[in-house]
Amino acid sequence: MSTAVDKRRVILDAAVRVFARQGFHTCRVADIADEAGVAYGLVYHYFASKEAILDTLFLERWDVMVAAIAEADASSRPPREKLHAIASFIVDSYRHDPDLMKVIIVEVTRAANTFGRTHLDKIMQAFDGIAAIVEHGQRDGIFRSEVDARFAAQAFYGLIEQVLTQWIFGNVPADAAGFEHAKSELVDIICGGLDA
Amino acid sequence: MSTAVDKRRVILDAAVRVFARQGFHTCRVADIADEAGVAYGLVYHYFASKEAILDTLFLERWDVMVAAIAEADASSRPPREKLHAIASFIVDSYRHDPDLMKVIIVEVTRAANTFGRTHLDKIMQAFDGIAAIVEHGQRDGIFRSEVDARFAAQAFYGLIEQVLTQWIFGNVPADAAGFEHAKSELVDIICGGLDA
Amino acid sequence: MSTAVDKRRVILDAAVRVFARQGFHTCRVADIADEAGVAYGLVYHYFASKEAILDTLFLERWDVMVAAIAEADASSRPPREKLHAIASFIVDSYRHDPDLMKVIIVEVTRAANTFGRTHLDKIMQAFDGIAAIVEHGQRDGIFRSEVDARFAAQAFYGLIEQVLTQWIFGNVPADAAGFEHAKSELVDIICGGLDA
Amino acid sequence: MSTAVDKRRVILDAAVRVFARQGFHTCRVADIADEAGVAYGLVYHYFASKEAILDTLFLERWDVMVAAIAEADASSRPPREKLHAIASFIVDSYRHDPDLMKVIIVEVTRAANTFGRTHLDKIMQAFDGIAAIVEHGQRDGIFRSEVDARFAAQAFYGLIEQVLTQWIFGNVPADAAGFEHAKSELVDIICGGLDA
DNA sequence: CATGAATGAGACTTCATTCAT
DNA sequence: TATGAATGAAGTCTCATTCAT
Repeated sequence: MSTAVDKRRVILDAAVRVFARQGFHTCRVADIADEAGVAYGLVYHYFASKEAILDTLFLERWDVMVAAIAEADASSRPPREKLHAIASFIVDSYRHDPDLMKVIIVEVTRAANTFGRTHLDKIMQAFDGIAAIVEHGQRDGIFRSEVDARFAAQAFYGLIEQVLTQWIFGNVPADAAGFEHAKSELVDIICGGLDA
Repeated sequence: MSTAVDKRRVILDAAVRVFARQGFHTCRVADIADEAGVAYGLVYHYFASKEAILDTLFLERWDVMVAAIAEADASSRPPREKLHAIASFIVDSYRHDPDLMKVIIVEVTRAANTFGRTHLDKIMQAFDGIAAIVEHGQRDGIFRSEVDARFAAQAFYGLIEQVLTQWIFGNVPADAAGFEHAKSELVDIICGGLDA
Repeated sequence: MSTAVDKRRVILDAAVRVFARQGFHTCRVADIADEAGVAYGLVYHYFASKEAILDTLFLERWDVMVAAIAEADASSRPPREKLHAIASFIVDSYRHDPDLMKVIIVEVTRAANTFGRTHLDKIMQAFDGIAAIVEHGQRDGIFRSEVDARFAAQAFYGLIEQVLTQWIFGNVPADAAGFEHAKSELVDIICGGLDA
Repeated sequence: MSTAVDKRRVILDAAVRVFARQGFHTCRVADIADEAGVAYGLVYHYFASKEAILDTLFLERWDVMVAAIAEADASSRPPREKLHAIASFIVDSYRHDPDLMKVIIVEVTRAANTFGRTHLDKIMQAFDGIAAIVEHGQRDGIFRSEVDARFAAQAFYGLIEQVLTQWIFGNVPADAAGFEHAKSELVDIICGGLDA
């Protein structure tokens, strides 16, 4: 029936909120079940473990992002606009669902000892996509050739992640103006540099 | 006696290795005691808790870094060289004791849900110091004024952290040449940008 | 319809295989449903509980055995042949359906803490039947009177069970020759003793 | 200090009582801790798992029994007396500590799906020892040569185990007279057979 | 200072059973 | 009959911390 609730989805969404609020290591599976309003055991009916929930959450979203990066590169726009498209995608992802992005960044992408290592290949796919954009920009003479493309990709991604981290930490107001400002500033710095 | 071993130090050093290898959440206090070659209870004689060990490790090192940033800014060198000095300090810190830097970054700086939040003020001190350098560069007309100094500081730090993360993940060879190359590349990108 | 499958029977047969393979305590009801190729819930449509399945399996077979023992005693054959008939029946039961016999012996007959205690009366019926044969043999002067009939019955049954246990454990090859040999050897030892 | 209680021993002894009373699968580790009067965690300080406790209990006792069998065979007594010595050892073991013997037989020796399989080699050592006695008796012309020695060993052991099982089940009074009677009867049947 | 036994709360996971469809 | 989602109690094992010596 179309009105039937997809309990699996309910659990996933609840997990996002709980992971974001308490952190993966600190929360209990019971918290997720409570937040979702389902019985404890149902969580294990749909997921093999607490980790599997986080994995699912990460993969669902990350694949979309990798696709967005590839799509940006596929267009015929200038490389600066491609990077802007990526920055926009990520910032808008945060704007749309800050909890989910928080979880992905804090618990997976930046967790080098646990999930980050597990999903290293996936994470690298994003870097590869960005590096490709840089390379194409260099090939077309828009970007300087002296810079190592992969290095630049790391720089760009690290920069974005740091900006999101400030929002996550609450150090910087995460409002509409801030979001739009960040998109431009991000690209302006990586492309234009600090030098006058 | 000068030859007496400082057990507190021994425990701290062992903790670095254990945290780096297994991660803070995954390791047990017993692992630290074993690695240090001391009795279980002695860890609690010197430290109030497992967390206190990580706190100590972080603060010991972070204070030195904040001082190094301040020192860099205090010199009369051009801002680009100041940033290079900071990049050098951090990269050399990693070169000298990769385990310690790994622990600080992975378990504290990037752990927005746990220690990162606890030590937010300390972490911000580093950002403030870098922002000051950018501001001074802008004041002197060396850096562009359109860029937000704090934003630029985040960018620079995020960039460095991402580079270190690659070494930590083992994605990029962490050898002498790589270290020196990174220092220059880092500063080149943040100052010169990607644009041709 | 005669071609309709009796799902209850399918479940029972599947349970035999699962219990034999994994053991009653180690297997899950889901394993039985999977093995039977039926829906989870159907198991509970036909049986009140996991235990009820084992009970059913045991009683179905044990009653047949008790009847076989009574029948053996009812004949006018010499007691040694009666015992041989019993040994034959049990050994052939194993030959015909080793999984079922394994389950009955391992999970019921030898499980003094759980099902063995539950079905004690049934189990005793078999002993009583064997004891009756011994008593009749003694009454007819074929068997020595000094021996306690019930004690002898235990001995005979324990002996058979031990032989089956060896096959179950896989210590001894369970082939046609072994089966026939066991039948004779069993009776030879209990009747003839070891003495030269 | 000699008056210090060996908590490990206390736990082991408590486990015997709990396993005997409730059965291995049915009891909880908490029950053992309670029975021992120690904290829950201490059980895991001394033993890796609930299974490890049972393993320890079994091995401690079984090794003594295997040694007793070997010792019996080493003497120059007639084989019938050797078997009597073994029967006496086992029966006296039960008389001395019925709970321990119950646990060993019910939870290990007769548990073909779980611990019995794990300790198969150990269990076989006992059979081997008994088989050796039978062989020596045959070599000396005291026992009939037609009988397979290993088969006879199984028979003898199965017989003893069945007698103990009756005591465990409570079907037969386990008193001093019963113990002594059983020792003789056991040997009388296996050696003399039922035939008049 | 040093040791390591002792404590016990806590969390994950399992799975028999129920129930709505 | 048949399905499989939903429930929740129960139990094992972990491990930070305390404490007696």
